[in-house]
Amino acid sequence: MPRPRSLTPTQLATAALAVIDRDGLAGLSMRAVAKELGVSTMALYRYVEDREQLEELVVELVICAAAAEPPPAELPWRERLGILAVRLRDAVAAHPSAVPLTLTHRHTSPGLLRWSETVLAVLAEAGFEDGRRTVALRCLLAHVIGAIQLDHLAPLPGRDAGTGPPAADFPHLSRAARHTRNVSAGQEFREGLAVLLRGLEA
Amino acid sequence: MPRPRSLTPTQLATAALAVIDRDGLAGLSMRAVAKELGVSTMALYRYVEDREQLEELVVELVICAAAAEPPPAELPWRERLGILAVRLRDAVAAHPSAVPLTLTHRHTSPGLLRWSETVLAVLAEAGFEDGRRTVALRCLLAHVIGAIQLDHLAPLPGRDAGTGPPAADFPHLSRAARHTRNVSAGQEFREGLAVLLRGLEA
DNA sequence: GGCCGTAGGTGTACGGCGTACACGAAACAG
DNA sequence: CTGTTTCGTGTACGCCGTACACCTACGGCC
Repeated sequence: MPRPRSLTPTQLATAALAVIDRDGLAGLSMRAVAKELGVSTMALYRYVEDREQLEELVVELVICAAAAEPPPAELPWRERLGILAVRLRDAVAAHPSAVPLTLTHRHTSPGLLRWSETVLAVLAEAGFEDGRRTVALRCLLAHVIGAIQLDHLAPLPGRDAGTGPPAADFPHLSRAARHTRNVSAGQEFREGLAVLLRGLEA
Repeated sequence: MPRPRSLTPTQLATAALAVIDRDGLAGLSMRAVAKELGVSTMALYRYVEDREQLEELVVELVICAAAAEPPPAELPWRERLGILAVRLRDAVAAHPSAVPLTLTHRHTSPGLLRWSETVLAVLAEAGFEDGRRTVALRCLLAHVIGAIQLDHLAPLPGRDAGTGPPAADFPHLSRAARHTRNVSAGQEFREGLAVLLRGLEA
């Protein structure tokens, strides 16, 4: 076949991610990615159907870092699940501006399928039956996704200093905000994860 | 002051939500909302700074339904938290097409602040100390937000029939998908919630 | 009751977006 | 060397959000 392609899907994804990391999600456009790669805008359409598919490539690039391999088999299941959850969170959190994309296109990512499969395998090995296994996976995914949202689409009301809620109307909340300021997002994530994992034993 | 306004912010939000419910999120545009209200496009800018602020109005309209009032005080704290979580989930789930907006603008919603404050009050009454109270709120919020995502931005891989993952590569996952098909999203949410609430006791 | 100032509503216009389409150019098969 | 097929490009269209200048309807004051 004549005229071999000059780009790979991975290059597209990398370029798009670079644009996002540099200019924010709002800066992502077909034109911007094309410029980043030094090709014409329409060239991209030889590789992807539309912008949405480009976004999916980006998400896969972000997530596949988390699905690398199963965690050490000698650890107890709770620790293994913890490792998997933290890995996924860290992979996504490494590109904060891309978080909304990650959430929107999560379900098309083969990497996340592999991650889920690994989680289910650990649960199966730990003796969870069908039903509770599914619930457990859902809980873990929900926790990771939800926590990412809380951290990157807006802190717990008042995390980043100044502009908390009016303390008078929301006493508990501003108290919580004050406490939260002294703890890193990762630390809070792990604490929450511990709560969840404790709930899973039974 | 001359020339009283002919619209209220609530009318804007309602019109925008109507557009979203009818035409999907992609159908939301300043022009569409203006047409829905029978005014010119630019008239909207007398009420909101920009499109983003309009979206915030929509989100507040969706969420305020969940923050109506504290749950019955005579129930044990776990049930009260469960009620609050379910309420929030149901309010958001009532407008599936608006879910991405809800997630993006969640943090600007006074309604969600009130909801959080109520949760914290319940936790305080239940004897949770500062630190664990914050963690618990985070867990609940993360669970609700994450679950909404899982349900509305894409089912657990393979929820809606046909196009599950290739069964050969992901045996556990396709098994889970088969199981999930027989359970409603709301049911699964409540089961996951129970896991989480169990984890909170300690 | 009439005028005036002000704020509300409108119309036009611009730059940027995603992308359909038709074209020129490059590289392998013979 | 030539033909074929695909890749990459340029142009153009219809949307979008929204800046700006304009007209207009109304409440306050005389």
